Amino acid sequence: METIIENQKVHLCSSEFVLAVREAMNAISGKWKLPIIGSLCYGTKRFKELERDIPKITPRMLSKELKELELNSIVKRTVHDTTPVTVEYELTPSGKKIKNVLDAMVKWGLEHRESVMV
Amino acid sequence: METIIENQKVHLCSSEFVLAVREAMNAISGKWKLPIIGSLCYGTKRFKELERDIPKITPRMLSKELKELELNSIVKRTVHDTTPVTVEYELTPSGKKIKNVLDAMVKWGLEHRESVMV
DNA sequence: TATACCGGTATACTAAAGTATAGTACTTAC
DNA sequence: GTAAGTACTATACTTTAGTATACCGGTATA
Repeated sequence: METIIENQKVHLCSSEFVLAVREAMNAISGKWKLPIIGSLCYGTKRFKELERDIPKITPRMLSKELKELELNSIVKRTVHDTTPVTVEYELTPSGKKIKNVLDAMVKWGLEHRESVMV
Repeated sequence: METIIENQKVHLCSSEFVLAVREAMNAISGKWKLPIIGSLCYGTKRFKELERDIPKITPRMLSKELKELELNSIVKRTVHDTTPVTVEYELTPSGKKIKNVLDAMVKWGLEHRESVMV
């Protein structure tokens, strides 16, 4: 993505491009989103299940992060009208596809660590 | 990556896996690393060139982020013994490969935005 | 001589992210 | 009736990220 303006190389990081990357960044940024997504990768989970799954997370952070993920359409929250109510969290289709991004990150991360070791 | 322990599905997000993702996250986290990497994608740049390239960045942040990127082996800093000294920054091979990760993020980001629009 | 460029650093601040600890309103099991 | 589980929220705090502004020693140009 580059062009020549008055003999100068200028790369037009189109805002589309940057916004898309930022979107992906937002989806997984912070200390807890990755563990949450990881935990939901293998099926729906309830609040307490997630809390138990993810060491050291506080209910405050779990609640906050789940809300953000829901707002971002990464996670779907379903309230079941049982007594007592049960609440289930699961990845949306879009949330599941983020695994491709994580795979790319793992691949790079491993290669990078190897290249640094040498 | 999962296994069965006493009838319970447990996903062993191996620390290798998590560390690799974190490594990639670190490389591009924060407000300025992405613009810096983007600017260096098309060749070596000097400090002031980067400063001009990246709107609103302060020299303090540029200096700090470049140091982090260098420590992380994403960016290589070369001091040329000229008068006055010139300092050049460029992506390492590993730094260049991070484009694959960004591509995956762009792809997901665009798909995600589309799926949310609908 | 003064003005500006180069590659930064110093100091002081604000804002955002995360933690610690406690508590709420409800339900079920003993 | 009391203890424990569910799905959270409230308050107050610390830590980290980022900003604003000024400055440094050196060099080059007018």
